[in-house]
Amino acid sequence: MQKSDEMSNVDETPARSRGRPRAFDREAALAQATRLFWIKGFEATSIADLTEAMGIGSPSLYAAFGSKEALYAEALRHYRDNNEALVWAGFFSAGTAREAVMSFLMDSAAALTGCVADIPRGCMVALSSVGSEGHAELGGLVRAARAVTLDRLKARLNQAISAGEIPVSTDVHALGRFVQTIQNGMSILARDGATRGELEAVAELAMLGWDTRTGGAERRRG
Amino acid sequence: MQKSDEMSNVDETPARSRGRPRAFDREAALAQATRLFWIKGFEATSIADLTEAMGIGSPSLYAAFGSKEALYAEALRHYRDNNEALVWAGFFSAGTAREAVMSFLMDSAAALTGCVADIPRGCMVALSSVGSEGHAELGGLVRAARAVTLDRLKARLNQAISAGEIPVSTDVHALGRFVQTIQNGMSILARDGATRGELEAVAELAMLGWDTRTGGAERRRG
DNA sequence: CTCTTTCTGTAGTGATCGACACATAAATAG
DNA sequence: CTATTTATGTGTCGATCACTACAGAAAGAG
Repeated sequence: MQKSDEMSNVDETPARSRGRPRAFDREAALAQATRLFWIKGFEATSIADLTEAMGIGSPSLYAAFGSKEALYAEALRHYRDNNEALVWAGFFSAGTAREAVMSFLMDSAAALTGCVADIPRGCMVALSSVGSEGHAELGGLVRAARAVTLDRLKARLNQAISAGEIPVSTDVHALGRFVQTIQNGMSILARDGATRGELEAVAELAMLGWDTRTGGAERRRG
Repeated sequence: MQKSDEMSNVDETPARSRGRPRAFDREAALAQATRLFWIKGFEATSIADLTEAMGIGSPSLYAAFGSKEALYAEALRHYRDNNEALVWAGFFSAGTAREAVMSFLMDSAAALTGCVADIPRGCMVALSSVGSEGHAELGGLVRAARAVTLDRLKARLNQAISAGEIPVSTDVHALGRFVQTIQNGMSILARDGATRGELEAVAELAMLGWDTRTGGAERRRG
């Protein structure tokens, strides 16, 4: 059964196509494109900007990526694959929801200010204004990417409720929105030049009321 | 001395120019341009979009505003003049810094979701990505506009320290950055469709730790 | 070798970009 | 009235936009 298939090569590495081989590293070029979209945004980045940064001609770009929109979609994927861990690794390895959220915000403070790698300031997804109008498909992609953050935060908080770490009366959705708001706001401050220390101080302030916030709503009024 | 000046008319209302009068309301046209820049951003808004929304021809636009960049600068001013009060009125009339910040965040939750007037979602200044590259002058304008928020927050907090409302050990800069982060983050959530209620819940959560945060830094470590 | 396939560089597609020339229209100044 | 001044509408400028036709180059298949 594993022998009868003779066209084989269903590997993700296409073994080598047939004609003239590509003269550039597709992933490296995609990395440059991602960096450019990250810094300038979709609308403000032209094909000429991209081909120059990627070191290829426009026909090669279109042959390899299809269109500007498709390239942006791939850049989003590349961004996630290469930068997600900077912000989520500590979150997923933390023992408590409190430590997870603290890690998430502190690591965001470091990553968004370009302190852990040679990357632009701010989050490419948070600062993307593609969803404005005209590019509905990309707008949906970016909005979906932003929604993932809330989903993960809420999932971790629900897990903490099941584990008895925080009371069942905790408003998981509101608390998730709160943390999401903090991180999104950090991106704008980072783009404006806020330092890692300033954002870490914001993260600490956000965590200061943690026990108050996870203590339920009965003390909010009065 | 007040009679010798015979060319007079130094009033800000130019009494009426001389040639053919303008056929459109400059402020109304500016309001439409502001709305368009607000929704789509600077780069994604074309002169054709603007002339259509403003109901004028491009020569009239250039005669009245000079250039696309100058129009955007005027749109920023129009935005501030017409929308600042929605978010800052309660802040400046509040008796305590706590109430001021609470009003600021709650009013932001309402304004940023378009609940107090027929206005686009999110803050035009916070969501503007003009400062990215290529338009240095406008980038400086937008960044300066964003800095005003922090200045006002810090001024009010310092005032609260002088009044004895909050302890002198309060880290005014960090607390100001924190509130600024919350409001900036709210704009992104609002643009993604978050409701007024969700943002108000975020504002309440942000205020919950107020007394902890204004209690000084001596309990942060340990 | 030749044939086919795929990529690369040159050059250029129509469309749209921001901005403006020009003639005309509508007002005031004299 | 004429002269001057300013705004408007038509039409269009060169530049740039995203995108591609085309021919040559570089690989495998036969």
